[in-house]
Amino acid sequence: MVEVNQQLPEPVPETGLSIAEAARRTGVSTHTLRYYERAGLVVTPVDRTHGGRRRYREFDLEWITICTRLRATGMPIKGIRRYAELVAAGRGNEDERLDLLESHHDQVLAKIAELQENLKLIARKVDVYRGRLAAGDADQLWVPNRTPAAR
Amino acid sequence: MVEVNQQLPEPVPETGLSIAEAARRTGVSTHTLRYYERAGLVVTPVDRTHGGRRRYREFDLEWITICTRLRATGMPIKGIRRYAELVAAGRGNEDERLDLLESHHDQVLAKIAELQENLKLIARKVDVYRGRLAAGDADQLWVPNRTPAAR
DNA sequence: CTAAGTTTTAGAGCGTGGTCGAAGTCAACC
DNA sequence: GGTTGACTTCGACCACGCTCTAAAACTTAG
Repeated sequence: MVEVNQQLPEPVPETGLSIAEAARRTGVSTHTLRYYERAGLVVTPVDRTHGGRRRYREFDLEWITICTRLRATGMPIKGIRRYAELVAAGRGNEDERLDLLESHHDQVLAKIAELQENLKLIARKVDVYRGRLAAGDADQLWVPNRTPAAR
Repeated sequence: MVEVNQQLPEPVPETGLSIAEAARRTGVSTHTLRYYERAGLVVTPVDRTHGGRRRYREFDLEWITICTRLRATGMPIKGIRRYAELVAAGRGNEDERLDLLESHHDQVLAKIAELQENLKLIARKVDVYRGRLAAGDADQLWVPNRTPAAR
């Protein structure tokens, strides 16, 4: 469960943003921002000040946001790196990019379906407990003889 | 993504099942079955042969299945252990069990909602790629000037 | 100019959830 | 009784995705 930054975007100044500010806006820690860079998730190297400090542009924030959405839907770091590499490679691999995104999309749909399926059993058990507790019948729930529905 | 064992249940013989057979039926490796036991996920110790080997009953398989459903929906090992402890403690904590299950249930619903939300951006990008590829327009997708929608 | 606060790097460390290996025991069949 | 093969325990190991540390360099306010 992730804090999704849902406000109107504050404009990014010409000079770019410090890593701390970029972290605040994207909801990712500074540590993680640097880690993502090291891990090859970033398409274009982030600009630096003459002193070597990162300056994040609108552009970079948007890409990081894409990364966080892919992460939040369970794409592994490797998959995102692959996507970043394709984008970095430039024109000519758009079909591969589509494949990658489409297949991830389908996997997420499948994952959601699986969650919903498994949730059914849990919901059933919640109902059982709720029903019996309401009926003051709760001690029926733990039956030494192992009636499974109640466990 | 998990193989959900969706067949009619083969009956468990009086003598119980070997760990290998229990693994096959629950879709969990023997290593993991032992690990779950060590980790305190099992309410009642699994029966043993006189030689010390585990014999799994219907009962045990059902509990393991509950564990796998909880795992598949993202409940951490600690949470499942807590639930197992409550069940093992017997009568009198049914309200706590309900709390635990209910709160997990709600978390899963929230997780699904989050997945669906984040999936939207991915679906949009898939559509963009698909549209442009169909239009033979794909080289518009990587624009050096950084039009974000296309990346 | 100085002091305080940020950011830099490389690398180590951590939490989670298994997964595996070694050495020994048990069961089954010939 | 001997040989396979499955099973036992226990601790080590692994992949993943961060997360943190240390020491040095940069930036800014006063």
